This record gives sequence, C-alpha cells and structure tokens, in this order.
Amino acid sequence: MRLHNTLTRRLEELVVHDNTVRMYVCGPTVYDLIHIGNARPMIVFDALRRYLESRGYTVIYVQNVTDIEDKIIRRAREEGRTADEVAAHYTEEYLRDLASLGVARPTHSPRATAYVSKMVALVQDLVASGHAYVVNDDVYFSVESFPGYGKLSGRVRDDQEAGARVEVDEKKRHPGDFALWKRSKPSEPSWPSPWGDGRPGWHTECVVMSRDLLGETVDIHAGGSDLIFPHHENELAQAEAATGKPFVKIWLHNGLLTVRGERMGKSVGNFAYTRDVVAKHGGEAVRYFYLSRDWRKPLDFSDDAVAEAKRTVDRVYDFLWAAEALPDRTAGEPIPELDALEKRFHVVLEEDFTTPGALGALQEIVRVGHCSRQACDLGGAKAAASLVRRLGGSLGLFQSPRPATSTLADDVIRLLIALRADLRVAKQFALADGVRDKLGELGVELRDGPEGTTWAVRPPSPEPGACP
RNA sequence: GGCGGCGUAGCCAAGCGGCAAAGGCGAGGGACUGCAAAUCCCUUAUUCCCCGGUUCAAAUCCGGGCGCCGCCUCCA
Repeated sequence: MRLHNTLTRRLEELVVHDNTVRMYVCGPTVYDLIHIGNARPMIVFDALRRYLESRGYTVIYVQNVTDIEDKIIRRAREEGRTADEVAAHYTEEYLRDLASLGVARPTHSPRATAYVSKMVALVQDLVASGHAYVVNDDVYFSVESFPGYGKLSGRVRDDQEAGARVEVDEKKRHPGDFALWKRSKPSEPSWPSPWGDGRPGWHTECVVMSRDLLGETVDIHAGGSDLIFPHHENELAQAEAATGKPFVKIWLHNGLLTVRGERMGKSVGNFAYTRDVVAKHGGEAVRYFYLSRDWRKPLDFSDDAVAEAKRTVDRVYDFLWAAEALPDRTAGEPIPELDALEKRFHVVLEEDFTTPGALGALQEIVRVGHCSRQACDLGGAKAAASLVRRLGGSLGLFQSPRPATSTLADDVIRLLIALRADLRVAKQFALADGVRDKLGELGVELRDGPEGTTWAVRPPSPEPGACP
C-alpha cells in the first residue's frame, strides 16, 4: 500500500516489520465534547486501521487522551471542579462519541497525566544533551540545536521571523524555541521535577507515549493538517534530538472540515457537536460522508450533505436486507463483473487509501446486485450482497443486521399487507393507500413488486454497525 | 511577508501522460404500478479555471495568469 507522506510530500510504500503496523493518531484534549470536525481523523484513520487489518496486518493503534492542558484548567475553574474531574468526564463522553461513529477502540488510549514522570525524563535528557535549556524554572527546546527543524512543515526559521506574529518572549534564546516544561502557578495542577513544581509543555506527551507503546520509530503518525506546525514539527524535533533515530516513517494529515468554505473551528464558532449530528443522521451516515471525500482534501460540511450520505447508506441497506432475505439457491453462474469491481476496490485503496473510489466500486456492486435480482438471479444478488458486507466491513461500513422486529409485529404487518391486497382487488384504493401511508408513518415501507408486496423497516436514526 | 493545498457536469466527487472522463445526488425520458414508492433501462462534461509550452499523445508534465482555501497563535 502506498500513502502520501507529509514529510516527503510523495507517495511511499508502507513497509513494516513482523507484519505489524505501529500507528499513532493524535487524540482529543478533553475539555469539552468533540465537534464534528474532530471526528474526521478518528473515522478516517479508524477506517485505515480496519482496512490494514482486513489485508492481514496486525495493527497496534494508539490514540492519546490529553488530560492536562490550559483549557482543561480554565474549564475546571469555570465549573468549580478539579481538572481531573473535568478530564475524566469528557474522556467518558469522547469514548461514547467514538462508539457512536463505529470507531473501534484503540489498542491503547494513554492519558498524558500517567506519563508525566517519563516526560520529565525526556526533558532531562534533552537538557543534558544540549537540546534544551532552563530559564527561571521553565525549560525550552532550542530549535537551533536541531538542524532538521522545519523539515516536516517546510518552514525555515528566518522566514517566520518576518511575520512576527509570535510574541517575542525575552526568556527564549530564539523566537522559535518552545516550552518543554512550565513552572506552574500556585493554584494549578503540578508535578515535581528537577526544575521545581510544574507541568509539561506542548508536544512532549505524544513523543513519550509513542516511544513507550510503539518504539522509537513508528510506522504511521496521523492527525489533522492543522497539527503539522507547530505541533508535529516540535514533536519530531524532540524525538529525533533525543534518540537520533527517525521518529516516524509516514506522516498522515487529514484535511479539515469547512462550513460554506470556511474552516470549522471552536474559535470560529461555526461547529456542531458530533453528538448532535449523529443524533440527527446516524453515525454511519457521518462515516460514509467522510469516506466519500479524499481524506487529505478539505471537506465542506453541511446538514444536507450528511443527509444525502444517509440516503445512500439507507439504500445500500435496503438492498442488503432484501437480498439476504431471499431464499437460498444453489449458486448460479459466477458474475465476472463482481470480481472486477472487487479488484478495483482494492486497487484504489492500495493507492493512497482513496476511499471515494472504493465507495464508487461498492455502489456499482449494489447496482449489479439489484440487476441480478431483477433478472431472477438470486445467487447473483446474494453474492453481491455478501461482497458488499465483506468490502464494506473492511472500512467499518454496512455491518448492521436487519433491525429485528418481534414475531408478533411481523405477523401483524403481514396481516395488514394481506388486508391491503384484498382492498386492492376490491378496488378500494383509498383504503389500501391509507394502510400503506399509516404503516409508512410507523417506519414500515411497503413495496409492491411483481411477486407481491415486500416491506422494510426504516429506523428513524440507525445506529452504526457493531465493530467486527 | 513565508509555507502548503485546491479549481473536473446543476451539486458532491474519482481519475494525475495513452480506452472519445468512475461513482453518487439532482433533473428528464421509458419499463413496472390502480396510483405511488422501490428497482431496472436510457439521457444529462467532445471536455477538465484561463493562456502559452513539452510530447506521436495532457484533465494529468512545465511556465505564466486568475480565483478560492488552509497553516505560520490553542485548534482534528
């Protein structure tokens, strides 16, 4: 598989040892519910993980939880709670949102506060090796001590100075230097260190947790493209200054969500909470929506666009549930078109994980399935359905079983269908249509076909499939 | 000012040197139907923002425009 590496700006073959992919994805800072933009990397990289697993790799998937940070402290103060309480609360909520999106639990979800002593050790190492310096109990990383600084984001230090939007901190030797350890104010959470009580600065946690759980060099490190600078640039500098080894083989950065062309962000105020969008359209519609656009490109979010994705998802399930309810027949002629489509599905994913192309292939498989059914090739329809299940499953889509109705409900619906059939024979069309409409209001859709009437349940807000 | 990305049908969106340009939505026509819905079939870009260039061959490569967006500050 080839993936676009931010570091080299080209497609690179994913080469791993022991058939194991070591993958680190930047997680949330737990000071609030996650918004729908935060959900993009979670879904996209979860889909990548599942796809790699479906291709036979073992994936160790780490997503951190940042549970100590200025915003958490501020929030705690506002709510009269401790920072720990705020972090614990929003960590729970975050995990709930992940589940509602059909995102599998990471292999590890390390919390920053559990790694403070290891962060202190890293900072000590950097001070000892001359990559960091201490000023008034704060510790700064010296960007001039690391020649590779800027290689990820393509930024040259001197160019940045011209912009001069960054406040010049007198204590820093170079404007680009960044805090590794900050002395804490009396009322703030703090940890002991050789430089007095304080807390970790930016970027250090990911380096430490990544190294601890995945080793000094990871295969994939992923996150939103807004993290390229300064966050990932600074991580890279610390990690490689400390170990002298490459920190990451392939950097992956997803495009951001926009709203009417403008970037979605908490500070802009044009965001929606993941939870609210999922309540309205279902988690799987959100997932399909994200996978229908190349993961590196910006994606314009709107309610209508997600609603369209939901209709598409519903239609696929209509086909799946209908085909699976068909009587079993001995397999008919294999359909060569299905093989070709399966191949295409993999070809486009192997080349930079182009999920929109793969979804296109999936749609065509559905069409072939409908077509087979129309032609009374039940084996063909079933083959198409199981292919959709299998391929969809490799991206975390289309795994829901037909919603169970009680036997009693089934019987009553059948009774109503029979009654309506009688009414139609008697040409009592107003009454027959009334039955159809009332059932429709209850979420039961009737379809009259050449072989009689079938029905399907349309849940108001479908839950995403269980994780395989 | 520096760095990066994008511009493909009414809309969304693949394709990134060689089949007169996937797929979805929407729209139109037809089949089926008592009428619908669903489904099926057909139609909907001779052309890929504009202008030059390279090439036997370009949406795809190069140069120059125009337009939009992101990052450079916590941010997925």
